[in-house]
Amino acid sequence: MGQINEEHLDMRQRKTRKLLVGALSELMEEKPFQQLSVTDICRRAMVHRTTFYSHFSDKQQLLKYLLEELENKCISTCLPKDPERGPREYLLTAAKNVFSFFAQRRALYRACLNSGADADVRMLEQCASGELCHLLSEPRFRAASPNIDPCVAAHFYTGAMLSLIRWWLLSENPMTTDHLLANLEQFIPIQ
Amino acid sequence: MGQINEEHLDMRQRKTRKLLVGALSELMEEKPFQQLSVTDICRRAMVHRTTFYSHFSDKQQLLKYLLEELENKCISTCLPKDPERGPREYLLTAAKNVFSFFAQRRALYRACLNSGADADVRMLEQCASGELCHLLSEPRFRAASPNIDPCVAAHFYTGAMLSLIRWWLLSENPMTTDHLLANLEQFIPIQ
DNA sequence: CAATATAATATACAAATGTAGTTTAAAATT
DNA sequence: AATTTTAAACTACATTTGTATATTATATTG
Repeated sequence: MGQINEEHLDMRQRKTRKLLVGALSELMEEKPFQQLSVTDICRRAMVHRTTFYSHFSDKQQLLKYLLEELENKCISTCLPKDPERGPREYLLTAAKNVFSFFAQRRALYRACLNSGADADVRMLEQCASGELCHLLSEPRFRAASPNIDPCVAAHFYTGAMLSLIRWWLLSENPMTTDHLLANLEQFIPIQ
Repeated sequence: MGQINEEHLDMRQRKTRKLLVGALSELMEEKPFQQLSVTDICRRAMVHRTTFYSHFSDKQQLLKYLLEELENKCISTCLPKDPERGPREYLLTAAKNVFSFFAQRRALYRACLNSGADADVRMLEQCASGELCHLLSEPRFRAASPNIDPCVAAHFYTGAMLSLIRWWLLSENPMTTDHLLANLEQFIPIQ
């Protein structure tokens, strides 16, 4: 899905993208995404506007790229590697890690959600759904809940999780993650 | 939330908005939202471009307005009115109704989801969460599941539902709603 | 190191955007 | 029906967008 392979990129290209991503991150803390022009971003990044367009077709694509970088990091750091866990423990551990991932980047994600053009924390949803679906398709999980379609379960739980995350990010006085997770446990019937 | 009150609007304004919404709906079946210009929309709607800007700040806002109209209809027609049901039956009935609502508008919603600027089936998520939270806060529901925070439950279930809907809308060969609902039943532990 | 490939910059331009200020037409009010 | 109010249309303009083309600078390769 949101796989970014930068290996093949020229040093100059990586530098340009880093500058553009950095400029966008900075500017989004200053004013809403919608009010930022490509011209603004390029001025801040000290990159020529035509160079911008040789990398991204518009500012939405740059934001998408920025979020994809975060998603890759989220997926690779938050999903438990331990193959011995059951689906329940797996889900709860993943949930805990993902919440703390978002908590660490609260300001940026809030800005993304508030920007009218909120280009996709949903990318993460698709990406995580894919991972989870793959996992839940394994025999040991199928055996535990034979009547549940792994794809349905995957989209159900990732959607639920990210809905809670969005709500939690936008809350002015968010509940503690412990409290949230304690509630969450009661919504997962599978073992 | 996504409340649109058109009562106070002049006849001329309602006409203009109707024309613009109609033009956008038509054009979105022809090419992706991203490739549509305000100029295109106004040409199709036979409305002057400056008039467009006196109603909406940009095309995203028009799309948002279009979706909000649908949300209002969805909320008012899909949520069960019968106050005697328990939360489980309530959730399942609502789910069934919402699925068929989206199924009837499959093409339009697919277009919205595919348009890079996917301005918010998520609005509906917030709106429905609010409704559901309000409902689950009622004493009869609290008594049934005293340890569950109604807000958490509301965001959990609406997020899960809408994630499934998005997945289902984007699938080329979607499973039947009956099959989906049969799976869904297994994810709702509360009675 | 020299040669080659390619990314960044520079310049220019047509189209679209967003916003003034003004005029005209059609609602609502008396 | 006449008056007032206000929305739509019109005109004009500065800015931004997206693209095409040519030139310069910098990685990469041999």
